Amino acid sequence: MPDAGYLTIGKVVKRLQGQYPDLSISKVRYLEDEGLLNPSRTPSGYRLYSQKDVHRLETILYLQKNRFMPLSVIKQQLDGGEGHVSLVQTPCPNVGEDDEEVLQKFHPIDRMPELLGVPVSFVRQLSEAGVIQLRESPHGRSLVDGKDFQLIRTCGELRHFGIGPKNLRQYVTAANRESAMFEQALVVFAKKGGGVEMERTEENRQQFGQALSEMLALTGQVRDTLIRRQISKTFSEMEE
DNA sequence: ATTCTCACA
DNA sequence: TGTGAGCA
Repeated sequence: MPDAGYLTIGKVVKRLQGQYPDLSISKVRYLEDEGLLNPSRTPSGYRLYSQKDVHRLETILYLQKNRFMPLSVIKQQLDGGEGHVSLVQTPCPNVGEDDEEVLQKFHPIDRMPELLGVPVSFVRQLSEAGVIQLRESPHGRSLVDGKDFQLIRTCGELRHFGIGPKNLRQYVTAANRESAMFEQALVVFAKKGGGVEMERTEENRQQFGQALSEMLALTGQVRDTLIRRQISKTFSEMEE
């Protein structure tokens, strides 16, 4: 019997067959032959998969299924940047079609695996990182806001690239700083448009929304450019 | 009961 | 990739 934290190949397959129905034991072994996986072994030769191994396998399956990546490419990406497999520019396939019903309600955290395809522990970590806020039910159960579903799914995608809740924390603090900046900018914007007093008309509201959208797009471009510049610099340094 | 390797389609 | 034989 394997030690705590390690799973045999059968357990691993059963655990992941929820998300990847066509996963088989032979396929997992095949992936190992191709050099994408290297679990430890018991003295008798049985494969033992650590949490890391399982997560790596999840990433491979995700890349293959949702991203249609050939195994050869996945291998290169995974080996190249131990941890961050970024530099993939395909946008997320929108797996998120929640109806109003789901969106307006709060849902028990235990149902996140079936609802969003992410582990409960992951949702808790997002909460600890400040990305989302959990609510307590009268019975002491943790509830998740339906409005956060899309955000959680997005964070779940990021997880496959080695970007987890810890890394996301910086986006929370960044969002706080930036929202303060935008609010200030909107005040200035309001004074320029409608005199000292700002009326809360519907028209005003739309202008605010539009101004905010523009600011988000523009600052986003700045951010994109700066990041790409830094990355290309890093890469050119590597080739020397 | 399960997994292992290896040969093979 | 997947299957089946024969083992441990």
